[in-house]
Amino acid sequence: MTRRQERPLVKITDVARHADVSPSTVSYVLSGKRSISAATRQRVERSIRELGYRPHAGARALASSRSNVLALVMPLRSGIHMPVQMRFAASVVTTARTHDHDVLLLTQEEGVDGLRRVADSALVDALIVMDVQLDDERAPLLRSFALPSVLIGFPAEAAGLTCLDLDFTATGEVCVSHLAQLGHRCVALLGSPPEVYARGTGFARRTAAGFTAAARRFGMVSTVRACEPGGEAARETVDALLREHPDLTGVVVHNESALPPLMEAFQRCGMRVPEDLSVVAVCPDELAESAAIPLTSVAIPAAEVGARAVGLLMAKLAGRKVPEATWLAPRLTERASTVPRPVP
Amino acid sequence: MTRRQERPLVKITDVARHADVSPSTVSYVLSGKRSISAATRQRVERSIRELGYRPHAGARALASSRSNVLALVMPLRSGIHMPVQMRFAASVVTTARTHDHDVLLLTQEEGVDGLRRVADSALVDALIVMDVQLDDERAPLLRSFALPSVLIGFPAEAAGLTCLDLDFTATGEVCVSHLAQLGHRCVALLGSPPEVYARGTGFARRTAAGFTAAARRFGMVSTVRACEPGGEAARETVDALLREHPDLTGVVVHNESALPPLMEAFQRCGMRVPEDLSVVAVCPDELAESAAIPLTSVAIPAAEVGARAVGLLMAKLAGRKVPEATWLAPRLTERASTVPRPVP
DNA sequence: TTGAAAGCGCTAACAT
DNA sequence: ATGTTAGCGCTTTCAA
Repeated sequence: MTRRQERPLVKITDVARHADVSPSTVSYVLSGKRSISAATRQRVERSIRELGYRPHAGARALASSRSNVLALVMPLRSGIHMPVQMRFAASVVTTARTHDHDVLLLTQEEGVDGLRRVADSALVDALIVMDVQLDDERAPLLRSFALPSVLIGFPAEAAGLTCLDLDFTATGEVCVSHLAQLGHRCVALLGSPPEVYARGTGFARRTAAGFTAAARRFGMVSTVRACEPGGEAARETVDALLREHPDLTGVVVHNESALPPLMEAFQRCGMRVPEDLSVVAVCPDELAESAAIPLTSVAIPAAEVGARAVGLLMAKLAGRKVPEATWLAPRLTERASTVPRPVP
Repeated sequence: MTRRQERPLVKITDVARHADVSPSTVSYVLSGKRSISAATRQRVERSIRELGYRPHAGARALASSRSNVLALVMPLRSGIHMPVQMRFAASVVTTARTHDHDVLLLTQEEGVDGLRRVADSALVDALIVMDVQLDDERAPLLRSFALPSVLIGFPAEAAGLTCLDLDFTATGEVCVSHLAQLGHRCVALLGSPPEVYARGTGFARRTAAGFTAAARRFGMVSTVRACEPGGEAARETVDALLREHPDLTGVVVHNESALPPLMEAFQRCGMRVPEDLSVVAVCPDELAESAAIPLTSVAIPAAEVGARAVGLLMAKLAGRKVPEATWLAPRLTERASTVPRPVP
């Protein structure tokens, strides 16, 4: 058995004694909440370093009623593209660390009770809630909490909440607008799996709404359909789509998992991309870039969303006012998958 | 502005007064650390419910030196298949909740400092460390910690540590053995991206070692190569492979991200699966099942690994002895992608 | 079976 | 610019 380095726990009084100051001075050096002479600060910092002092998180939380921990509530359910979630989580953790906070991971499953639990026990100072539904039952709860929170996505009734998301309505519009400029007249949106629409996920519906509205404005023929993942489903979807719309020349795909099988299915049906069919994806840039045919796309800015969510929370914790709604503007990048409409 | 439900924080003394007992009795009802008469227990439980009491996490941590939080250190780097990580994380969180613990998410990037930080500050009671390298610098640190930890994966020197993983050596063997029984004589392993081997990731090397050893035992011709993700890379890999081994009839793919492009590349080279080429995958069952051709596979048991990791930690926290090494036995499921070797 | 009371290590109000 | 000290809310000895 290796010997355990059972460090006897250095406390603030040890540091104080070592630096020949009072405990409060050490505390203030650490928090910066009052001015300290340069000489004292240096002595204290030196003692902290030499003794390897680390404040006890629990004691600190008890005395200050701040845990310096954020809760991140993540979905781990089907129909959601995991890599996007992970990028988001990574960005939240990294940004939180930048503000001296840690991140507690909660699953969607714990639902309303989970939120109440971490809030009431003062385990966390603030909450980030992902995958918000239009009729999300957590929305009213969060509104009633004293704890600051940020929702990723917008419930139907968002007043009194701080919400943040890519502007999916504008995203749908931007995609259509791009295709319209290239001369396309008949377009389709291939979206999330049916269950995502069914459970009232705002982003899926908003993309569809933006897409349809813009297509109408441009006088285009347009159609929207949900899209299961998997090769089988992709082929069926594409078959049906081409049967009903033989003169289709442009599609928008808003479904990361279905993207590769859809691309394959198009080829099989004799629709070459981009010669016969222009494709715009809504997906992370990395995915669009590394596709067999690099895809024109609107990026899902997971890292930016994560960073901004934490930023909003920090502002709220500092007592600053923040805007209730933040819609991130879509950014379309042209790549190889979209070209002017082939002459008929 | 909505009125905040600024609940005035119910504390243990409030419950005690309400139930007409002492605070310690309430504490003991909650912890079960001493016997309480049925009558008292019921009164206390009722008061807890009526007042909506939730112990203050920080106060509890301070008084008991237990935070009831586990740290989960996750990789968020390239060459790792995100969905597997997420399943694992989900399983850790869910299992931890089962034992009344929460999970703090740390990124690999924080490295050794991150571990020291959460350990020294008593933020967490125990650690789960994923994506362990053969020469992982965190291994000696964890060995020296008083905090219990479990590593997912094995460093080169694992003595004195609690490690847990799928038995990848056996996995490589099982795959080869299955192909051997079907009469295949020339086989290849398509593995992780080169950088994964380069940084000394044990599981990639172990699969290769098991694969090669078993192939030798069966007197088969075998080859191993790293495999970048992406369609381009897949095609090149397959081209080169078939050029060098024209009589190849079986492959093992241990790389989730490369799986779809590889399957496509095989088709393009005129190798139909399974008629011309038998394929065994090492990947989550969901992925193997939902492929265009359902794949014979060895499952990556992410959920089981997560649950067992937490179980081991709970045992250690309870002062029980646990085995240092836990190798989960591989389980191969036959599906449509493997058949007897075509008669030459 | 239950209660009283001494801390756990830190912060922040109050002093100086 | 710094020190003193009273808690923060809970667990756990020690007593009864």
